[in-house]
Amino acid sequence: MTVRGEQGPGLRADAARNRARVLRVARERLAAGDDSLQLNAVARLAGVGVGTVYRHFPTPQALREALSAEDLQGLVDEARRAAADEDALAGLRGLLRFTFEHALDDSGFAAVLESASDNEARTSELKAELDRSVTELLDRARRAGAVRGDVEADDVRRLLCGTVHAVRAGDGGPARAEVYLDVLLQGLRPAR
Amino acid sequence: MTVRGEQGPGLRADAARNRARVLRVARERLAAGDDSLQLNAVARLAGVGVGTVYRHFPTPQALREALSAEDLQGLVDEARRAAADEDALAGLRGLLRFTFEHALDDSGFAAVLESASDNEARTSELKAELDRSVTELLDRARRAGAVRGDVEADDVRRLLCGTVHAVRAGDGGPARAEVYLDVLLQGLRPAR
Amino acid sequence: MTVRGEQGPGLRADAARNRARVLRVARERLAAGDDSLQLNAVARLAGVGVGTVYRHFPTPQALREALSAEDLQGLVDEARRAAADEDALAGLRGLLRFTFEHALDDSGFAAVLESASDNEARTSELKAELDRSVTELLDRARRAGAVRGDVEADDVRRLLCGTVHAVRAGDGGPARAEVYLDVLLQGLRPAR
Amino acid sequence: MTVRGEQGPGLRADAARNRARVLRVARERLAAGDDSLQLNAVARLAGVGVGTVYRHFPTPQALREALSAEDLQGLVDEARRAAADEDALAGLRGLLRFTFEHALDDSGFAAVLESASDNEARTSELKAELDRSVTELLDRARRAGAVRGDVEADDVRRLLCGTVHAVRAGDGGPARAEVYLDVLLQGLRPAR
DNA sequence: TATGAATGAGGCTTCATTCAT
DNA sequence: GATGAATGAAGCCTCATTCAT
Repeated sequence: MTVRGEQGPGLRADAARNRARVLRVARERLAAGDDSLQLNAVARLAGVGVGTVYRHFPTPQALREALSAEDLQGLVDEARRAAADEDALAGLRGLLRFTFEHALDDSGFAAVLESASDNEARTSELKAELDRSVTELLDRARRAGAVRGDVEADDVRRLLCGTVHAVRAGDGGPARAEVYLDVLLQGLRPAR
Repeated sequence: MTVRGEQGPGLRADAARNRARVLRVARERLAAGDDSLQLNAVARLAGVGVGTVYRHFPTPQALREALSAEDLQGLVDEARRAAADEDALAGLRGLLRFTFEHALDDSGFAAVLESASDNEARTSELKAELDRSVTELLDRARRAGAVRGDVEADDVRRLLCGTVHAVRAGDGGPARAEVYLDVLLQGLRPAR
Repeated sequence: MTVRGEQGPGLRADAARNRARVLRVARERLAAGDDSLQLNAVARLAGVGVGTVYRHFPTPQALREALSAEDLQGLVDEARRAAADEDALAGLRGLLRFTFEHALDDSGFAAVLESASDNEARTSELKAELDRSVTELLDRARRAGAVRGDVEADDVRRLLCGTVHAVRAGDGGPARAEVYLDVLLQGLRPAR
Repeated sequence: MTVRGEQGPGLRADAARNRARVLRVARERLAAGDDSLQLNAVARLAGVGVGTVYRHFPTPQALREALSAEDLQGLVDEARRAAADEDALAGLRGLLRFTFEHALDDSGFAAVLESASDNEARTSELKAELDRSVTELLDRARRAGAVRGDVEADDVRRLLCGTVHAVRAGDGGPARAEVYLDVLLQGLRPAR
């Protein structure tokens, strides 16, 4: 007997429950600032056996990516909405702000977003999907003279993560976030 | 018998030699892409005992900072020269490019540069010294309307490291470095 | 619905098929040099659930013995034929060669053959049956002065397995097999 | 400060003591019938840290071989004495008996003796040395017509270990040892 | 000061076995 | 009967740090 969830293909009910528990605990660990995602620790906190975690996620990275796949899906949806905006520049800026805030909030998400090499095919698919929407926005904004000609969707993804990195490096929490994001947005405009 | 080096107080000749060896090996490790700086490994490669490394550098972080203190000193010198430039904007840009290239080349250097909390007092002093020169350049460039009003020297330091981070995230080596740096420089101009 | 096989009592058709699959895969594993017979691995390769393997064979040893029971049955048949040989010495030698070659080929078989403690009653029965034929051959050959007086059937079984062991210890495959077997056969003759 | 023992090159006094402790415990384990030589267990029993055991013996096999190197040395000495015997056949038989008893007593020793691939160079050297003495005895005995022409020193080594194996397979302890050894000795005589 | 052997906590991973479905 | 997800004990090994020499 199987259930169909958004997590993926058919899983036995108990397996799905365990998988969800593990994901939840992993998210908590990251939120608590522990980036190591030690599978043993996650298993203990999730109240499942180590083997169970290993079955679902052979490596911390796999777990990280599963987590991000969830976030990435939300981002892809948002990107589609943004791409439908009549005002391409407004759409782009809104999307960047949305992404920025998420990445600032969740360092694991940022890590996956900026990485050039994914372990899970699903991650790459989602990023490609995301990049398609961003490319469309960029092209339209570019035609309107609002964005420089030499940056592509993946550049924007990386520059945004770099900006998140810059905010994090500061000790005062996200106090400078607004300014740094604005520096990026200005930087994306055509050179004068 | 003691020698006087720029590293600090008088050291016995053999101690100074050991210290230098350790620093050299550590630099090689980092250049080789091994960021872990395991003190045991460094000791072995340097041909000294572990204890000796621990005496000089109680933690990997201390070693990292000692390394960066050397680089930082060079950067401080460059910053002083830049601050003497009549054209503040040109001086600033030159300095940023210089820093950018170093940080891109040496991830340990970038890490120290962006960190908000130093372990060694010397590091903090050097950063303060650096920031003074940058502040001066920023102020002059700002008066000329060439730089936005809401960024300070440490913002610039962090944004630069964020940009380095963005370049690193790409797989194609530093291919996009020029573009990303230009995005930052444009972003630092006053908002339109 | 049940079938009657030589394996034992009536089994449902699907159960019998699964049992046979498991045995076949186990044989392949051993032939491939993997002596561990991990029941999980066997189950996967056989395309059945772990539980199924466990139902049929509670331990790897049980599986091993089931495998050997099949071989042992063939050996018992051969021994009966040999015991019918008019020339007892010729019969004995032929049987030893036959056994030697099988054991050399299949280390699991050798292990069961030499063991003094069987887990399955069936194994002990077959060995006793085998030893009866060998004892008969030995006695007849002994009367003809062709075999030393102080070795019994189980000694011969063990010495043969020891010889197999000696061949295996060499790195050059079974190159020395003939010589080693001949050393054993000579050694079984009466002392001069 | 170092000491010179037969174990090898200079070792610090404490290191030598630990090494000896580990070897002693390992020997006890093997004598107790535990062939696994788990390094963690050995460390615990020896009252030293795991790391210490790993430093001296990176693998169970290395430990096994170190143990056997000691025994092997004794065997090499005995072989030299035997090779000096005027009666080559008597010397050979005495040496085989000596070896047989040791190997029967210590399964680790037998395992190293029969193996065709050593991990430690020292082991191979000792075996080569041993084989030289045996070869000499064999050649002399052969010239006197007392040994078959087609067996070399390493064949004898392996056949002897095979015989040990045969004795071990029996449940009644070494009751049949004498007979089995005699079968081997008879088997080594020229074929009639 | 320098050495490097020793330490052992800490993390990782497998796999034999059980049991809910 | 069959399935295979779950379990977690048990083994493995590394490496940061200490301290006797």
